Amino acid sequence: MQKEKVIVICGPTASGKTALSIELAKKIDGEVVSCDSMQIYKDMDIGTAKPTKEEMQGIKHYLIDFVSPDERYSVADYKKDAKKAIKEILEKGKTPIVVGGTGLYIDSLIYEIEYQDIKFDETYRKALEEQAEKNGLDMLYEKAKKIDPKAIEKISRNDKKRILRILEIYHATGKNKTEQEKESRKKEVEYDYKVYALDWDREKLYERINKRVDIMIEQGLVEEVRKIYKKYEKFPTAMQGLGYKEVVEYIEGNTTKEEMIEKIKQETRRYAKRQLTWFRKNKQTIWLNAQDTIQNNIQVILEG
RNA sequence: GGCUUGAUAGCUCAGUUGGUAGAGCAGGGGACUGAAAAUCCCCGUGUCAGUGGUUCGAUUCCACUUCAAGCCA
Repeated sequence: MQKEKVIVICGPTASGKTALSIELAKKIDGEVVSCDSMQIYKDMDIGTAKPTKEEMQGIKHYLIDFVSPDERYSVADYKKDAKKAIKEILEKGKTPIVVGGTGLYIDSLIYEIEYQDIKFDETYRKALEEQAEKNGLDMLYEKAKKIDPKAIEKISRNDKKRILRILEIYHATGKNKTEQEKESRKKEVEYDYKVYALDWDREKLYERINKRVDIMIEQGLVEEVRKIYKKYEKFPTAMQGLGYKEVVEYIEGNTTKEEMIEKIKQETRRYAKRQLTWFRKNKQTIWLNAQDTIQNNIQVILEG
Protein backbone atom coordinates (compact mmCIF):
# COMPACT_ATOMS: atom_id res chain seq x y z
CA MET A 1 0.00 0.00 0.00
CA GLN A 2 1.24 3.39 -0.89
CA LYS A 3 2.05 5.75 1.93
CA GLU A 4 -0.03 8.84 2.34
CA LYS A 5 1.56 12.13 1.54
CA VAL A 6 2.39 14.75 4.17
CA ILE A 7 3.84 18.07 3.13
CA VAL A 8 6.45 19.67 5.36
CA ILE A 9 7.35 23.33 5.05
CA CYS A 10 10.31 24.49 7.06
CA GLY A 11 12.73 27.38 6.93
CA PRO A 12 14.32 29.93 9.20
CA THR A 13 12.34 32.32 11.31
CA ALA A 14 10.71 35.18 9.36
CA SER A 15 11.06 33.37 6.06
CA GLY A 16 7.37 33.45 5.20
CA LYS A 17 6.31 29.94 6.15
CA THR A 18 2.94 31.02 7.51
CA ALA A 19 1.83 32.89 4.39
CA LEU A 20 2.94 30.12 2.06
CA SER A 21 1.34 27.35 4.09
CA ILE A 22 -2.02 29.06 4.31
CA GLU A 23 -2.17 29.74 0.58
CA LEU A 24 -1.18 26.15 -0.07
CA ALA A 25 -3.78 24.81 2.34
CA LYS A 26 -6.48 26.82 0.59
CA LYS A 27 -5.43 25.46 -2.75
CA ILE A 28 -5.17 21.75 -1.89
CA ASP A 29 -7.76 21.53 0.89
CA GLY A 30 -5.14 21.06 3.56
CA GLU A 31 -4.83 21.68 7.26
CA VAL A 32 -1.79 22.91 9.11
CA VAL A 33 0.11 21.09 11.82
CA SER A 34 2.41 23.62 13.43
CA CYS A 35 5.93 22.54 14.22
CA ASP A 36 7.15 25.26 16.49
CA SER A 37 8.39 24.77 20.02
CA MET A 38 7.21 28.19 21.19
CA GLN A 39 3.92 28.76 19.38
CA ILE A 40 2.55 25.84 21.37
CA TYR A 41 2.25 28.10 24.41
CA LYS A 42 -0.80 30.04 25.40
CA ASP A 43 -0.47 33.77 26.10
CA MET A 44 2.74 33.99 24.10
CA ASP A 45 1.51 35.49 20.86
CA ILE A 46 3.52 38.51 19.84
CA GLY A 47 6.99 37.18 20.58
CA THR A 48 6.38 33.87 18.87
CA ALA A 49 4.80 35.50 15.80
CA LYS A 50 1.86 33.19 16.21
CA PRO A 51 -0.48 33.40 13.21
CA THR A 52 -3.62 35.37 13.99
CA LYS A 53 -7.17 34.27 13.24
CA GLU A 54 -7.25 36.63 10.26
CA GLU A 55 -4.00 35.25 8.88
CA MET A 56 -5.29 31.70 9.13
CA GLN A 57 -8.24 32.54 6.85
CA GLY A 58 -10.30 29.72 8.21
CA ILE A 59 -7.62 27.07 7.76
CA LYS A 60 -7.53 24.79 10.76
CA HIS A 61 -4.26 24.83 12.71
CA TYR A 62 -3.15 22.12 15.11
CA LEU A 63 -0.60 22.33 17.91
CA ILE A 64 -0.76 26.06 18.38
CA ASP A 65 -1.76 27.79 21.57
CA PHE A 66 -2.55 24.69 23.60
CA VAL A 67 0.13 24.34 26.30
CA SER A 68 0.30 26.45 29.42
CA PRO A 69 3.66 28.27 29.80
CA ASP A 70 4.11 26.73 33.23
CA GLU A 71 4.04 23.23 31.79
CA ARG A 72 6.92 21.22 30.50
CA TYR A 73 6.79 20.09 26.90
CA SER A 74 9.28 18.14 24.83
CA VAL A 75 9.90 16.49 21.46
CA ALA A 76 8.43 13.28 22.77
CA ASP A 77 5.17 15.07 23.46
CA TYR A 78 5.33 16.77 20.11
CA LYS A 79 5.84 13.54 18.21
CA LYS A 80 2.79 12.01 19.81
CA ASP A 81 0.59 15.08 19.36
CA ALA A 82 1.68 15.66 15.78
CA LYS A 83 1.10 12.08 14.71
CA LYS A 84 -2.36 12.27 16.16
CA ALA A 85 -3.11 15.49 14.30
CA ILE A 86 -1.82 14.12 11.00
CA LYS A 87 -3.97 11.05 11.37
CA GLU A 88 -7.01 13.12 12.12
CA ILE A 89 -6.50 15.28 9.04
CA LEU A 90 -5.99 12.28 6.77
CA GLU A 91 -9.14 10.67 8.10
CA LYS A 92 -11.04 13.72 6.98
CA GLY A 93 -9.62 13.20 3.53
CA LYS A 94 -7.51 16.34 3.71
CA THR A 95 -3.79 16.90 3.27
CA PRO A 96 -1.65 17.55 6.33
CA ILE A 97 0.85 20.39 6.01
CA VAL A 98 3.48 20.40 8.73
CA VAL A 99 4.82 23.93 9.10
CA GLY A 100 7.52 25.26 11.34
CA GLY A 101 11.10 25.97 12.16
CA THR A 102 11.88 23.58 14.99
CA GLY A 103 14.24 21.14 13.30
CA LEU A 104 14.30 18.66 16.13
CA TYR A 105 10.54 18.34 16.04
CA ILE A 106 10.48 17.91 12.27
CA ASP A 107 13.06 15.14 12.46
CA SER A 108 11.02 13.27 15.05
CA LEU A 109 8.34 12.94 12.39
CA ILE A 110 10.24 12.44 9.16
CA TYR A 111 12.58 9.85 10.68
CA GLU A 112 9.82 8.30 12.79
CA ILE A 113 11.81 8.52 15.98
CA GLU A 114 10.23 6.54 18.80
CA TYR A 115 10.35 7.85 22.32
CA GLN A 116 9.85 5.49 25.21
CA ASP A 117 7.17 6.27 27.69
CA ILE A 118 9.18 7.71 30.53
CA LYS A 119 8.49 10.74 32.60
CA PHE A 120 10.80 13.58 33.33
CA ASP A 121 12.62 13.19 36.65
CA GLU A 122 12.84 16.65 38.10
CA THR A 123 14.59 15.53 41.28
CA TYR A 124 17.33 13.73 39.43
CA ARG A 125 18.04 16.67 37.17
CA LYS A 126 18.22 18.99 40.13
CA ALA A 127 20.66 16.63 41.82
CA LEU A 128 22.83 16.58 38.69
CA GLU A 129 22.71 20.35 38.38
CA GLU A 130 23.88 20.66 41.95
CA GLN A 131 26.70 18.22 41.43
CA ALA A 132 27.83 20.12 38.36
CA GLU A 133 27.75 23.31 40.37
CA LYS A 134 29.63 21.86 43.32
CA ASN A 135 32.16 19.48 41.83
CA GLY A 136 32.41 20.79 38.31
CA LEU A 137 31.06 19.48 35.06
CA ASP A 138 34.18 17.45 34.36
CA MET A 139 33.25 14.87 36.93
CA LEU A 140 29.88 14.30 35.29
CA TYR A 141 31.55 14.17 31.91
CA GLU A 142 33.78 11.34 33.08
CA LYS A 143 30.81 9.54 34.54
CA ALA A 144 28.93 9.86 31.25
CA LYS A 145 31.98 8.65 29.38
CA LYS A 146 31.93 5.39 31.34
CA ILE A 147 28.24 4.87 30.65
CA ASP A 148 28.39 5.68 26.95
CA PRO A 149 31.91 6.08 25.50
CA LYS A 150 30.57 6.23 21.97
CA ALA A 151 28.05 8.99 22.48
CA ILE A 152 30.46 11.10 24.48
CA GLU A 153 32.84 11.30 21.52
CA LYS A 154 30.53 13.81 19.87
CA ILE A 155 29.87 15.84 22.99
CA SER A 156 31.99 18.69 24.23
CA ARG A 157 33.18 18.77 27.85
CA ASN A 158 31.28 22.05 28.15
CA ASP A 159 27.99 20.84 26.79
CA LYS A 160 26.21 20.48 30.07
CA LYS A 161 22.84 19.75 28.58
CA ARG A 162 24.00 16.75 26.61
CA ILE A 163 26.22 15.39 29.36
CA LEU A 164 23.29 15.48 31.76
CA ARG A 165 21.10 13.84 29.17
CA ILE A 166 23.36 10.78 28.94
CA LEU A 167 23.13 10.39 32.68
CA GLU A 168 19.39 10.94 32.69
CA ILE A 169 18.72 8.36 30.00
CA TYR A 170 20.74 5.81 31.89
CA HIS A 171 19.03 6.68 35.13
CA ALA A 172 15.56 6.36 33.63
CA THR A 173 15.97 3.35 31.36
CA GLY A 174 19.13 1.51 32.35
CA LYS A 175 20.23 1.85 28.73
CA ASN A 176 22.81 4.18 27.35
CA LYS A 177 22.10 6.86 24.80
CA THR A 178 23.64 4.96 21.90
CA GLU A 179 21.49 1.88 22.51
CA GLN A 180 18.43 3.96 23.11
CA GLU A 181 18.88 5.89 19.88
CA LYS A 182 19.34 2.73 17.92
CA GLU A 183 16.06 1.40 19.23
CA SER A 184 14.32 4.67 18.56
CA ARG A 185 14.83 4.27 14.83
CA LYS A 186 13.56 0.77 14.30
CA LYS A 187 10.13 1.68 13.13
CA GLU A 188 9.40 2.30 9.47
CA VAL A 189 8.39 5.84 8.58
CA GLU A 190 4.62 5.86 8.34
CA TYR A 191 3.99 8.63 5.82
CA ASP A 192 5.51 9.95 2.65
CA TYR A 193 6.94 13.22 3.92
CA LYS A 194 7.77 15.79 1.27
CA VAL A 195 10.08 18.32 2.82
CA TYR A 196 10.38 21.87 1.48
CA ALA A 197 12.52 24.63 2.93
CA LEU A 198 12.37 28.35 2.27
CA ASP A 199 15.59 30.07 1.32
CA TRP A 200 16.45 33.79 1.29
CA ASP A 201 19.49 35.88 0.56
CA ARG A 202 21.02 36.15 3.97
CA GLU A 203 21.03 39.92 3.96
CA LYS A 204 17.36 40.12 3.05
CA LEU A 205 16.41 37.60 5.67
CA TYR A 206 18.25 39.61 8.32
CA GLU A 207 16.42 42.75 7.23
CA ARG A 208 13.13 40.93 7.65
CA ILE A 209 14.13 39.72 11.08
CA ASN A 210 15.15 43.18 12.24
CA LYS A 211 11.93 44.65 10.97
CA ARG A 212 9.86 41.94 12.56
CA VAL A 213 11.44 42.55 15.96
CA ASP A 214 10.65 46.28 15.69
CA ILE A 215 7.05 45.38 14.92
CA MET A 216 6.87 43.03 17.90
CA ILE A 217 7.99 45.84 20.18
CA GLU A 218 5.38 48.16 18.67
CA GLN A 219 2.72 45.53 19.15
CA GLY A 220 3.51 45.38 22.84
CA LEU A 221 5.94 42.55 23.44
CA VAL A 222 7.07 44.08 26.71
CA GLU A 223 3.48 44.19 27.96
CA GLU A 224 2.94 40.59 26.91
CA VAL A 225 5.94 39.44 28.92
CA ARG A 226 4.80 41.43 31.95
CA LYS A 227 1.42 39.75 31.79
CA ILE A 228 2.64 36.19 31.60
CA TYR A 229 5.11 36.92 34.37
CA LYS A 230 2.23 37.94 36.58
CA LYS A 231 -0.01 35.08 35.51
CA TYR A 232 2.36 32.12 35.87
CA GLU A 233 4.83 31.19 38.53
CA LYS A 234 7.26 28.97 36.70
CA PHE A 235 8.42 28.49 33.14
CA PRO A 236 10.19 25.16 32.72
CA THR A 237 10.73 25.65 28.99
CA ALA A 238 8.68 28.60 27.76
CA MET A 239 11.10 31.29 28.93
CA GLN A 240 13.74 30.02 26.54
CA GLY A 241 11.82 31.73 23.79
CA LEU A 242 13.64 34.41 21.88
CA GLY A 243 12.48 37.83 22.85
CA TYR A 244 11.16 36.67 26.19
CA LYS A 245 14.30 36.30 28.26
CA GLU A 246 15.66 39.55 26.79
CA VAL A 247 12.55 41.47 27.78
CA VAL A 248 12.83 40.06 31.30
CA GLU A 249 16.33 41.51 31.53
CA TYR A 250 14.94 44.86 30.48
CA ILE A 251 12.02 44.74 32.91
CA GLU A 252 14.41 43.94 35.72
CA GLY A 253 16.43 47.00 34.79
CA ASN A 254 19.57 45.18 33.67
CA THR A 255 19.50 46.55 30.13
CA THR A 256 18.16 49.58 28.31
CA LYS A 257 15.36 49.31 25.80
CA GLU A 258 17.75 49.83 22.90
CA GLU A 259 20.11 47.14 24.17
CA MET A 260 17.20 44.77 24.55
CA ILE A 261 15.99 45.36 21.00
CA GLU A 262 19.44 44.91 19.53
CA LYS A 263 19.94 41.76 21.54
CA ILE A 264 16.69 40.23 20.36
CA LYS A 265 17.56 41.01 16.76
CA GLN A 266 21.01 39.59 17.06
CA GLU A 267 19.93 36.40 18.80
CA THR A 268 17.18 35.92 16.25
CA ARG A 269 19.68 36.27 13.40
CA ARG A 270 21.88 33.67 15.02
CA TYR A 271 18.94 31.41 15.52
CA ALA A 272 18.04 31.69 11.83
CA LYS A 273 21.59 30.68 10.96
CA ARG A 274 21.38 27.61 13.18
CA GLN A 275 18.08 26.67 11.62
CA LEU A 276 19.60 26.83 8.15
CA THR A 277 22.45 24.59 9.27
CA TRP A 278 19.92 22.10 10.50
CA PHE A 279 17.79 22.10 7.35
CA ARG A 280 20.80 21.79 5.04
CA LYS A 281 21.63 18.48 6.65
CA ASN A 282 18.62 16.71 5.20
CA LYS A 283 19.53 15.98 1.59
CA GLN A 284 15.98 15.18 0.48
CA THR A 285 14.86 18.68 1.26
CA ILE A 286 13.68 20.67 -1.72
CA TRP A 287 14.67 24.31 -1.42
CA LEU A 288 12.23 27.01 -2.45
CA ASN A 289 13.35 30.49 -3.32
CA ALA A 290 11.36 32.59 -0.88
CA GLN A 291 11.96 35.68 -2.96
CA ASP A 292 9.83 34.12 -5.67
CA THR A 293 6.06 34.58 -5.52
CA ILE A 294 3.93 32.38 -3.31
CA GLN A 295 2.02 31.16 -6.34
CA ASN A 296 5.19 29.99 -8.08
CA ASN A 297 6.36 28.17 -4.99
CA ILE A 298 2.99 26.48 -4.62
CA GLN A 299 3.38 25.39 -8.22
CA VAL A 300 6.73 23.77 -7.38
CA ILE A 301 5.14 21.94 -4.45
CA LEU A 302 2.22 20.69 -6.52
CA GLU A 303 4.55 19.28 -9.14
CA GLY A 304 6.60 17.43 -6.49
C1' G B 1 44.00 80.61 9.34
C1' G B 2 47.37 78.43 13.56
C1' C B 3 48.28 74.45 17.05
C1' U B 4 47.33 69.52 19.07
C1' U B 5 45.72 64.57 18.61
C1' G B 6 44.16 60.73 15.63
C1' A B 7 43.53 57.68 10.79
C1' U B 8 45.22 49.67 11.68
C1' A B 9 39.63 43.82 10.14
C1' G B 10 32.45 45.42 8.90
C1' C B 11 32.66 48.24 14.17
C1' U B 12 35.57 49.61 18.81
C1' C B 13 40.49 49.55 19.60
C1' A B 14 45.62 47.00 20.95
C1' G B 15 50.42 46.58 18.90
C1' U B 16 55.10 46.42 16.25
C1' U B 17 62.20 49.83 20.84
C1' G B 18 61.95 49.46 12.12
C1' G B 19 61.86 42.68 10.03
C1' U B 20 54.37 43.59 6.51
C1' A B 21 49.87 42.69 12.73
C1' G B 22 45.86 40.80 17.00
C1' A B 23 41.78 41.19 20.73
C1' G B 24 36.55 42.03 21.77
C1' C B 25 32.12 42.63 19.20
C1' A B 26 29.76 41.89 14.42
C1' G B 27 29.89 38.07 10.80
C1' G B 28 30.67 32.92 8.70
C1' G B 29 30.72 27.39 9.07
C1' G B 30 29.36 23.07 11.87
C1' A B 31 27.10 19.64 15.65
C1' C B 32 22.35 18.33 17.44
C1' U B 33 17.15 12.11 19.67
C1' G B 34 12.82 13.65 26.04
C1' A B 35 15.10 21.82 27.79
C1' A B 36 15.91 22.61 20.93
C1' A B 37 13.69 30.01 19.95
C1' A B 38 17.82 25.63 24.00
C1' U B 39 22.91 23.88 24.28
C1' C B 40 27.78 23.36 22.32
C1' C B 41 32.30 23.39 18.80
C1' C B 42 35.46 25.73 14.98
C1' C B 43 36.99 30.12 11.87
C1' G B 44 40.85 36.65 12.00
C1' U B 45 45.20 39.08 5.11
C1' G B 46 43.71 43.61 6.39
C1' U B 47 46.51 48.60 -0.04
C1' C B 48 48.16 49.24 8.98
C1' A B 49 44.61 56.86 5.00
C1' G B 50 47.61 58.71 0.36
C1' U B 51 52.34 60.30 -1.87
C1' G B 52 57.37 60.90 -1.36
C1' G B 53 62.03 60.56 1.77
C1' U B 54 65.68 58.03 5.17
C1' U B 55 66.94 52.68 5.44
C1' C B 56 69.25 46.31 3.27
C1' G B 57 64.08 46.65 4.88
C1' A B 58 58.75 51.35 6.76
C1' U B 59 52.49 49.89 9.02
C1' U B 60 56.29 51.74 12.67
C1' C B 61 60.96 57.29 11.83
C1' C B 62 60.69 62.19 8.75
C1' A B 63 58.06 65.60 5.22
C1' C B 64 53.89 66.91 2.60
C1' U B 65 48.61 65.89 1.25
C1' U B 66 43.62 64.35 2.53
C1' C B 67 40.00 63.41 6.23
C1' A B 68 38.14 63.56 11.46
C1' A B 69 38.01 65.38 16.56
C1' G B 70 39.56 69.11 20.00
C1' C B 71 41.80 73.79 21.33
C1' C B 72 43.37 78.91 20.01
C1' A B 73 42.29 83.07 16.93
